[in-house]
Amino acid sequence: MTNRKMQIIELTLKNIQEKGFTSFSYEHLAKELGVTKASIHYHFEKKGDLGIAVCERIQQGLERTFTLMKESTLPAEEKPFAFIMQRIKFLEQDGICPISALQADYQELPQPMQEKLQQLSQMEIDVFVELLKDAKQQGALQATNDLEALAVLLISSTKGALQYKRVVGEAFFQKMLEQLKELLK
Amino acid sequence: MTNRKMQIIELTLKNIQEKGFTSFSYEHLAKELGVTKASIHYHFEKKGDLGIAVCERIQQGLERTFTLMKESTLPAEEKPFAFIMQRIKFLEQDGICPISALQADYQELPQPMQEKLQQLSQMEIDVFVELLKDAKQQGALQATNDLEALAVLLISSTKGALQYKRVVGEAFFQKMLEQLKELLK
DNA sequence: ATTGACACTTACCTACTAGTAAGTTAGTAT
DNA sequence: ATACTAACTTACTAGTAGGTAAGTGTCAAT
Repeated sequence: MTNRKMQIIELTLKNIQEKGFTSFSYEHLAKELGVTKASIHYHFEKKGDLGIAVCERIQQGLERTFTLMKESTLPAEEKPFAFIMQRIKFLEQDGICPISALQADYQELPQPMQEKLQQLSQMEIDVFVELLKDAKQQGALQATNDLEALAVLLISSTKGALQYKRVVGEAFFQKMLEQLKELLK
Repeated sequence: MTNRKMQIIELTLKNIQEKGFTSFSYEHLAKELGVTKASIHYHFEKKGDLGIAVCERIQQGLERTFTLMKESTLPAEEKPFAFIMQRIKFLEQDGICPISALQADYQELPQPMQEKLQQLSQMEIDVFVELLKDAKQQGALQATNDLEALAVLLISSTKGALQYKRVVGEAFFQKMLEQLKELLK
């Protein structure tokens, strides 16, 4: 079964959202899967290898959601927020964005993971810029707007709000979203 | 020396910004201070006790900066952003906000720390609301604005941007700030 | 001079971490 | 039947984690 490899990646993704990269262990994963630690080392020799695989998994998710939005029949102006809502659907209950979780652990990551995470973070920005471009062409945004700056704000506030939400409750995230929409009108 | 106690708290605060709560160790702190692990356990028996002390230290910092802003001669409309800039001054190079760092580790924290962090997070919101109230009274903001929602957006975007900044570079944070100011005009 | 508190150190324990080496089992190809 | 491979397990290592018990040195008050 190469399903096992996917299973490990999915479980790790879940664990990263809940605990972060440094705080989950091979032992933990192994117990949840009903196998031994060594079996996970067979599939991913080093923890960093597993980390890279998870980064690639996240990247695919970003790409898939991007394509979904591109092909969606929604008005282009709604797509950036639809993108956010779609991404949030895949988060664990009380999980934060896995990219944020990895960023928080950044200094502890093996170097190849740091580089991969840089790439991944930049890609997320690019995806938003692309969606905002469409919205602008549709005339939905003020022409004055620097799209990259807008993307950066959308991303920052979403990621920040997900972390507060976990601690102070669901309402925080909703408030942030409404305020953001209000300001963009 | 009760300086030692403060020294430990300050060093821990630095370590939390850089690595998070779960990823720093008593051994680490001890080496940096040139004492033994047991000496730190003498001042803070459990790691959770040290964590609580650091939360209180952060809380004091918030209060001091709040008072500083309240007493400042700046126009009230500039105070919320001045508050942010003042807080950022105290961050380590490539450190994230310690509150964000603790939020990222939330599920791994001992329960008393979770409660303290809830308090701390809420207090940060309240501080912003208070500063925004002044700005509004000065007529600086649109009267339509829900101040708590605005506070929530300011906080989210600042915290999120600090985490991206560490990975993709300083410019990210600046872009976010400019865009935020632009939208608030 | 003695007591007692403070701020430690030495020496230890248990639990857990990532990682490895060698052996096992089941299925496939020849 | 044999050989080979994939996917494991058992058993281990070395290092680190948080935490503790018992002892040491210094100083101030009595």
